[in-house]
Amino acid sequence: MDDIDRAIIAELRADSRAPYAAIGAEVGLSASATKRRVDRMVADRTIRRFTVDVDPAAEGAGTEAYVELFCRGTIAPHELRRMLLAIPEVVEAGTVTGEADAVGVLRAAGDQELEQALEKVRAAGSVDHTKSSVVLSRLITR
Amino acid sequence: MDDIDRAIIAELRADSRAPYAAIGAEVGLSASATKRRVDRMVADRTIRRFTVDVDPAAEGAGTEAYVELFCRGTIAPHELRRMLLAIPEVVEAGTVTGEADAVGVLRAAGDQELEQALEKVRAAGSVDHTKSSVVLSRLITR
DNA sequence: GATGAAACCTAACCTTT
DNA sequence: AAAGGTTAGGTTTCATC
Repeated sequence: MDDIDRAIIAELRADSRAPYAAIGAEVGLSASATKRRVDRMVADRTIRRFTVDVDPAAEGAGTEAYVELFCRGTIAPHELRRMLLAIPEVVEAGTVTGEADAVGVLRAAGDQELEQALEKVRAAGSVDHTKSSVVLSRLITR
Repeated sequence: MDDIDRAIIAELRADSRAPYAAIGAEVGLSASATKRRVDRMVADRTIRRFTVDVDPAAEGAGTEAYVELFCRGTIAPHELRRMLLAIPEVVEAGTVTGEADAVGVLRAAGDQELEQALEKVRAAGSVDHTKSSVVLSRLITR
């Protein structure tokens, strides 16, 4: 992973369908040399996948919340993972330091749908209580 | 935005470089009909961009934290935005309901770099104090 | 949904360090 | 060897019908 790799990733992040020749021109390589580096990074799993950034509002996920989870007793991370995976509105989650046991990001169509998703989280065994921060206005998305 | 659009988006999310013919085969459309729909969604800004999902650890952003921001007095959202935008480690942020004024997601190479980024957040005028939850293990990424 | 020209991808081969 | 350049042929895109 050198500076050229990083430059290629920056280009791909902005437009992952740009021709290799165009990316190569930006980073100072030929099209095939660029492709070879991209192929290597895909094989490496440095690049996990080629994807799209979709407007959340356009597909019914306009309401978002950061949720702290407090569990009863001790819970195995993989248990927690299994349980959160069953709730599609949970788009991100991790165990954390601090008071809470875990933090999750929930996305739903609206307030009601978000509330229902939160109920599903709380209904799950071993979750004692939650503390939510509903996003009012998005300031940064990078 | 109908079910076919949603199906196309699901395909693009998994592999945004798949040929239109392949996506069309999955959703029951010809290559050109598929392309027309994708072009419309790009024009719509339903699809914001074609991008890549990169392993954070591979490019020096392996340490992550959810940070609650508590401000002094009242602060205009756009002020907060301007200030957080200046800190590249802040990858996400929004004003929220609840005790905190805002929540942000920070990503840095390691603990030290995260701490430095946090200091930058706290040093910014009008930020009274912060409350961080450092991610120990990532459970879900969707 | 189909067609054809232009652009692009891809893999093999060659050159350089 | 390892990394980049070049070329040729097959595939994909894209505008038009």
